[in-house]
Amino acid sequence: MTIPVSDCELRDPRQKRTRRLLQDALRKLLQEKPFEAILVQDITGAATLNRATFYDHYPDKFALFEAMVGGEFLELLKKRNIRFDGTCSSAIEAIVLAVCDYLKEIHTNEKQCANQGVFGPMLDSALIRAIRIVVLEGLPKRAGRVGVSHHVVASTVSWALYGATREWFYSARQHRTAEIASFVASIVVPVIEAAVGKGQGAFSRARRQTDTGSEQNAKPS
Amino acid sequence: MTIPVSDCELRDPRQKRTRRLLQDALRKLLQEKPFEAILVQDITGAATLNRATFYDHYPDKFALFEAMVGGEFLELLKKRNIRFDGTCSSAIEAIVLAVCDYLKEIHTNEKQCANQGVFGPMLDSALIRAIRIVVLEGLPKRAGRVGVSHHVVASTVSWALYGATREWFYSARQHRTAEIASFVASIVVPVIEAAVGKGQGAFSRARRQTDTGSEQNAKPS
DNA sequence: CATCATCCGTCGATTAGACGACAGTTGTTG
DNA sequence: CAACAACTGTCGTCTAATCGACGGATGATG
Repeated sequence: MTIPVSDCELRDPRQKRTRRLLQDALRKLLQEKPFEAILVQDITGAATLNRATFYDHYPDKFALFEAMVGGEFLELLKKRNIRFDGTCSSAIEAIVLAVCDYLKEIHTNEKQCANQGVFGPMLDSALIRAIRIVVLEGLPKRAGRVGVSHHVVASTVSWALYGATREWFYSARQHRTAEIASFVASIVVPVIEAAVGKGQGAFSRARRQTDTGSEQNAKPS
Repeated sequence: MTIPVSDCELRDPRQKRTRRLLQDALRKLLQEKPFEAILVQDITGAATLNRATFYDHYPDKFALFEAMVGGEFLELLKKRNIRFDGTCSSAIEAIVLAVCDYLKEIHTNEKQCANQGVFGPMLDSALIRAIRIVVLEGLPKRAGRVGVSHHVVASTVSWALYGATREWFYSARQHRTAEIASFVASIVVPVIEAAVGKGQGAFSRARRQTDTGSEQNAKPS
């Protein structure tokens, strides 16, 4: 319990419930106050948890936010049966669309502005991490160019994908998500091909939904 | 923890949360299945709790149901600032109206029929107990006739009030609640006057909302 | 009838959450 | 500057929730 492991699948149902309560509480509070104005004790109060218990799961409220956003986004991908197993641009487009939809939803629910305060950067960081996880899961299936770590490739792809998507999304083109997706894919696919080789892999929409845990959890410490 | 006390105000937040989770789970399940078809493990599953934990709080699912209904009803009274401090018929009418509204809500949300199975009798029993609590809280403020226990008076009043209300409510007069309330009050008020003396007390709508705990909890064991 | 399955209610041992207190940090106020 | 208030992050102790297992009750099936 004193170990804030980053484990994705927690064994003890009390821990799952606690993290769910904390994330639900933060989600609710974000509809009322800006992130900066939310205290740890506000979160634990709304979650009907003790303040000390918070620190058994997350080092600070930033980690909780990241876990919440990452978890929500990966859940969205799971619902849409989006999974990585290659480099096909259709899967890239699906991820981009998911990012656009998630950003749209965030900015209608939360009364936060992405262009001021810590909210925007934190959101970016959390989403990039989540995208990186998805990309990393798909990469090891293909042999990459020697000397290029999968981690580096995954990071590059996730940053490029999100950076391009974000730029388009916030440039008053929120309504033309299909156009964004197609453009971003045309930029990102070459990045992947350059790193892992061309014409071998393919992104694809997953055929069947399997019981793959996709919860996003606390930082390792 | 091995003591399933009937305490209304639990000290440990874990216990409050646990009982809230159990009641929320039962409420949700009642919208899907009849009460008889709901297992204890269904409830604890939906509540993300261990089955053994259920028995630390309630002796069986009937007790949980009673606590849930009682708690909901007392909460409704609290929201409407209804409190007992005498025998005025306006407060009687307010309680009757609350009963009617609660019954109406129950039968729109839960897909249970009050005329078959154990649901109806359990609902009756739970509501009478809740009404009895409210009545009992108001009675001791007046000196009653010697030899007549407040508990007996409270029981008599609560059964009479609920019995009359229930009879009218289920006789296809659900839409004329004001009429029901006025009639029931005319029957019940004499009962009270006969027991505690006439013309002394008065029911009244409470002036201000105070922080009186009103949670309904497990049976004493 | 015996067998099997399901659910109930209970128990002891383990683990996570509650609690109160603590020092450290920040910002305000006189 | 000192004093104060508010919030953070941590620690040790106590307690409630989890887990697995148990026997007993019930009902369906051969």
